[in-house]
Amino acid sequence: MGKMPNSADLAALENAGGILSLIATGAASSRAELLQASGLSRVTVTQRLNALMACGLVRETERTLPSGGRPTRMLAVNAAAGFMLVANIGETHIHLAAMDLTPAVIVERTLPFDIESGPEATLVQMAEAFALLASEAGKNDAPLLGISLSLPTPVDFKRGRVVGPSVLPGWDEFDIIGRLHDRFVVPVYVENDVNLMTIYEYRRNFPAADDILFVKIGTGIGSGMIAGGRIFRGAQGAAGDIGHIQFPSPDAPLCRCGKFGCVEARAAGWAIARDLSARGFVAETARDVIDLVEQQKPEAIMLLRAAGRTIGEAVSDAVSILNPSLIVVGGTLARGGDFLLSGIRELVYQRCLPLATRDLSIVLSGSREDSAIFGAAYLLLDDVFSPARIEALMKRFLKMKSEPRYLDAG
Amino acid sequence: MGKMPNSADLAALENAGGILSLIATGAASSRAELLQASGLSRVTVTQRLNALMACGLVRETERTLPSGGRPTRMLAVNAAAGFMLVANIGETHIHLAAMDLTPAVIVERTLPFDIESGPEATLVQMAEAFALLASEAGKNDAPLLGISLSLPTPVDFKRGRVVGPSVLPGWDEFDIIGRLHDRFVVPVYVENDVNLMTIYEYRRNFPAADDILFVKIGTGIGSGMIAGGRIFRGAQGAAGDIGHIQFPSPDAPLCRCGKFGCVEARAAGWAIARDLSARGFVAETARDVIDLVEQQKPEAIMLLRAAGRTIGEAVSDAVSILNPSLIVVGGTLARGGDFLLSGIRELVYQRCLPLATRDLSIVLSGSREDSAIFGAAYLLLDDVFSPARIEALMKRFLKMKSEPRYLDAG
DNA sequence: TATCTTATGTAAGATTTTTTACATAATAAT
DNA sequence: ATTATTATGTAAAAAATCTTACATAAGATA
Repeated sequence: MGKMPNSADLAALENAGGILSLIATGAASSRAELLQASGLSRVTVTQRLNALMACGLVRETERTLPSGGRPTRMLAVNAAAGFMLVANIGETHIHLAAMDLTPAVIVERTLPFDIESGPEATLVQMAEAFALLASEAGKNDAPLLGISLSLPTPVDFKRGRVVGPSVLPGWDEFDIIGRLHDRFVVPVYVENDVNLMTIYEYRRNFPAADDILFVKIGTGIGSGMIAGGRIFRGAQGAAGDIGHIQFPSPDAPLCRCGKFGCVEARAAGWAIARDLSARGFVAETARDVIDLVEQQKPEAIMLLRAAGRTIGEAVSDAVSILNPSLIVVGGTLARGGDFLLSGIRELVYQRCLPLATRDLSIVLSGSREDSAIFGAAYLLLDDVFSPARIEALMKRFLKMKSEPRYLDAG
Repeated sequence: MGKMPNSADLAALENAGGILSLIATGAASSRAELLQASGLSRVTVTQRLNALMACGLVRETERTLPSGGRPTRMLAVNAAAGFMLVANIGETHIHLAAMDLTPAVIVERTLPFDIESGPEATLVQMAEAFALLASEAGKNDAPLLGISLSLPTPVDFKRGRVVGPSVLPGWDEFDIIGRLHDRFVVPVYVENDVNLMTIYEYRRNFPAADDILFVKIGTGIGSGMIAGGRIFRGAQGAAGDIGHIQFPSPDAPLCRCGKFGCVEARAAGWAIARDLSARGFVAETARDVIDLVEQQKPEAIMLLRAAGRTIGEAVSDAVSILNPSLIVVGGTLARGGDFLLSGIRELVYQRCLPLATRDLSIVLSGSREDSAIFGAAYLLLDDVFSPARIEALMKRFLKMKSEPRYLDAG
């Protein structure tokens, strides 16, 4: 009676199939690190690793670490073991890509997008493009692991649906996952673009920062949050909506949302373009604004600096509420560099308590590429490589080894 | 080669010692629910449960659930199996209590507190009081499981220290845990009072709401957040600081923090008391304000309503950023009921996007008691009952059974 | 080259957990 | 009382994982 269960030092949740997750996230890249991070015994890790290497998902790098004795052999996900289809639906274009497991782009394509065309037609068009990309990327028998989409609207991630009215008329509550799953029999994920850009910054650029606020300043303004290493979505997936924080004032401009005085109506790309137009410039989009800034037009620079301060007001509210350790500023207007950043810094350091700002960095996003598609890839990989799914995936890979036929459900 | 590991449907993280956690949190209260929630086999659950019942931590309730067949016997934590020492350090008093595992108060005591007396003297005084409470609560051999403190300042929970200057001079970076651990050889936890009140609301009143914003409106203003079922602390434990969100205006009042126009300086208890004093009333604290409101003084009611709208501005920012599903308003001024709440509701529903408000409830906290000490108890129990600690705890209980001597380290 | 050091693999037995199969318990309905 | 139904316990074998112990690998250093 009363035999006590032996609860090994379970390092969080990565016990069963988490080996692959650990490697994929970079949390562990050698056998020793895997032992430490997983809490499993060397025998078990070896066995799992053998299975993962046998099915081609993991490989040993050429790289080794000197250690005073036999050098440590480094491990990595075999980028060529499979591929993913991802797409970022923007307001004028759809950027589609097939990506390997790095994740890195294998082939890509951009389609023009008419925002009025609705989900039915758009998804049919995308499926065609995806099929072409897949036949290209799947040439050497690499299987398709899943599809991941980025949308410029609030998304209820769990259900994979656009929620609420948005810039995409007709998409509200449309069953995107179902439609794509009919064509490609793989997992399908749908997420908001800002959240995906946030995930990208965390995973690729700042993996050590566990509390990140990412602010996207482009045609619109939005933000995403990494809290304790996980994306923060809120109850409806609407968290991070700093663009519609309002500052009342006598001259409060009308916002796209129908209210007056929103940050977006004062400082987003479309608002600055509006103000530049009123001053006789030709500007419609965030890109037009940045072009004028890069041409050193004083009015454009002035308006961008003012926008920085306005955004700084909203960001300082977010800092007071969220207490992040890092703020990353991205989006088209971020190309304005310090013209934009100085105002944000000024307001945050002025308004927030010293405790919240003393270890806070505010930096520009380094990437100019379409980071949302990378975020979409990370999101997909995180789930496909999760302990709950890994077994099914490995079985599929082993079957492929024995019967090397590429099967397209399309 | 290539034997596949069997990764049982691991339902989150509750695999090893989590049985007790599941019962304690109310996530499972019968054997069948334990099976489902833990993902373990019936044999294993039975075995664990036997061990937990053998050492007295869990008991079968008299209550049963009719089921068409043999009724389900309900399980519960044995409230009398141990006790905790908790305290809420306020600005004028310290409320100490010994609590059972319900958690419910066994004995309590209130000490006057001079905010200037510093941590050394205060902790000595508290330790004395704790020792008395412990001798009372430990009479029938119940062991002391831990100590948990609530402080009215930002706390770095991981290190258990007050961070940054605050209303408690001299406490910054003081080693509270070390000092108490010297006297009582048990785990010691320290957390901010608002976070603990938030935990209380979640655990006791709204266990089904996974994204809660709790707003405390008393002498000061602060907030706490439950996100996905976990308390949200931010990088330094300073998250939820809505009291110092600033709204500039020509007449912006000076705040305790040294800045102008903070929400707190406009709408906290001390600010309303200031305004009432200027109108000839005698008021210093939040309680004085509420007394005047309950006496139906029009000026007090007017100022409280105005405060509601001001707080509503900050809360609407928080709603845009956090997207909670529930807002609970507590603190002394919450006794003002709809006088306070209507302004908050007005601003939130006016300013936030429909998506964020369509499923949002804004309610008053029901409890008048000192909810921070209950939150402190829940916080302690969560950790002491966690898989990582359960084994040690059970061993201790079994040893007590064989050698029933109450050992006080004091 | 010999030795030291750390990395890594593997066999064998112990422990934990699951699965399977069967038995018993307690209530409602007949 | 009998039967149906759901709850619960237990034994035995299978599977997974851990511990222990030993062996081998590969570079650094003397």
